[in-house]
Amino acid sequence: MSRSAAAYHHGDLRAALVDAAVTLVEEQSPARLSLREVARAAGVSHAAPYHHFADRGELLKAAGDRCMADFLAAQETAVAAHDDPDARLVALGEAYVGYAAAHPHAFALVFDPELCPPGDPSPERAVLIARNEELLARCVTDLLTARGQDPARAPALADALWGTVHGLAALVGDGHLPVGAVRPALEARLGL
Amino acid sequence: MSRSAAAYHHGDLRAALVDAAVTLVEEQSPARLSLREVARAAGVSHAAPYHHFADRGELLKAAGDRCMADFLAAQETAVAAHDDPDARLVALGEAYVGYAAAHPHAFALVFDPELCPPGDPSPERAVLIARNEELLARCVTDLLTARGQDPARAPALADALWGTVHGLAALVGDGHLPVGAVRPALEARLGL
DNA sequence: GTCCCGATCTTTACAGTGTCAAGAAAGGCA
DNA sequence: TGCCTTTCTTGACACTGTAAAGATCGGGAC
Repeated sequence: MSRSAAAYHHGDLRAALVDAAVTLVEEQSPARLSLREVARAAGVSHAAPYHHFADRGELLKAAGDRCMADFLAAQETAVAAHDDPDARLVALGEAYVGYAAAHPHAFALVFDPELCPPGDPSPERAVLIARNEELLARCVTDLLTARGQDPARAPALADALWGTVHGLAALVGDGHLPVGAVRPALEARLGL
Repeated sequence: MSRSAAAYHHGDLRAALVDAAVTLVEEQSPARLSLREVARAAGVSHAAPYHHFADRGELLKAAGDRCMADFLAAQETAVAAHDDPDARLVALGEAYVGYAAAHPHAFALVFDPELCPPGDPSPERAVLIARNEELLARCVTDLLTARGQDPARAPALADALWGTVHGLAALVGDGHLPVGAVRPALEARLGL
């Protein structure tokens, strides 16, 4: 093996399959996504994926990892663009909801409990989850200290904020709320 | 037809199929639920459901209607058990999250955007949705007037609260948050 | 009562899916 | 050159959703 363990006939089929899955998930619910369709999109036979993934679920997990990385990156860049603790938290929330609104199926894929059981996530996913939790915790703690409030409240407040933002994201992603309802709702809750 | 339009050979197969679907959804994700499995559970052939539902989706929709009715009933009885506006709102939130925690698959079924497109829900579903929105709006307005605040803020506040409660429900239902995190989060947000 | 009609259910069939086992092809190493 | 391992393809099986054709049964017409 010269460069990569997965660079033989096709080039890098594993990455190509994840690419195809992420692309297809852009227009289709993960539940409807078929392994054979992904294989067709990648230009290989319907059984080729089984040499890189144990089953359909493993392929979807890998696609979910990629989406989660994008999702986290969107939040991190949004937070990094501001200095004020209030503005950072709002930016985080808007990035969170913005991703769900722009990529509803990818958002659903990221949080699908059957693909990523919250008990034992894949190692790669666990790193992303930890980084996301740290990001939120840091923003909340910074806000509390900037306001001179007890930082011990941070965990409960972080859960509450996560709930609010996640709920708005899910409702907007599923079409139950229009995107325009997000900003007023966030402002009504964040006390700005 | 003597009594009901659907009381011929089997008794009332339509209702029996919905029953079976709701029962199966208690232990299985709606995505995994197969039409043939529901038919087997009801003791009929795999094609029998097609005389009562256009396709698998219509059966799941009917099951979702039933779950949504239960979900709404849980909220209504919780609210009716209290007089204080603050307590009523908290009770509503706890009933909302409680249903998701106790019946995560049914909760997912109720909010599945492919089964109930928020644009045009079924007539039966539309009634339930309207009742649920009215219930929340009434609770929020009552709270604002009891506190002497501007009732014009009600819509934005209702969306924000819906977001918080829905997000906590989704996170708990999917296992991303433990149930114990709900009460502190709700109290941290409702300002009690 | 008998006959027929229509609603209900079953049987059969087909395409599509996930998954596995066996065989072909192609790169790396002797 | 020739072999061996990895990669991919082909073929098969059980399962799914769905449609069409046939069987079965209740209720109204005579």
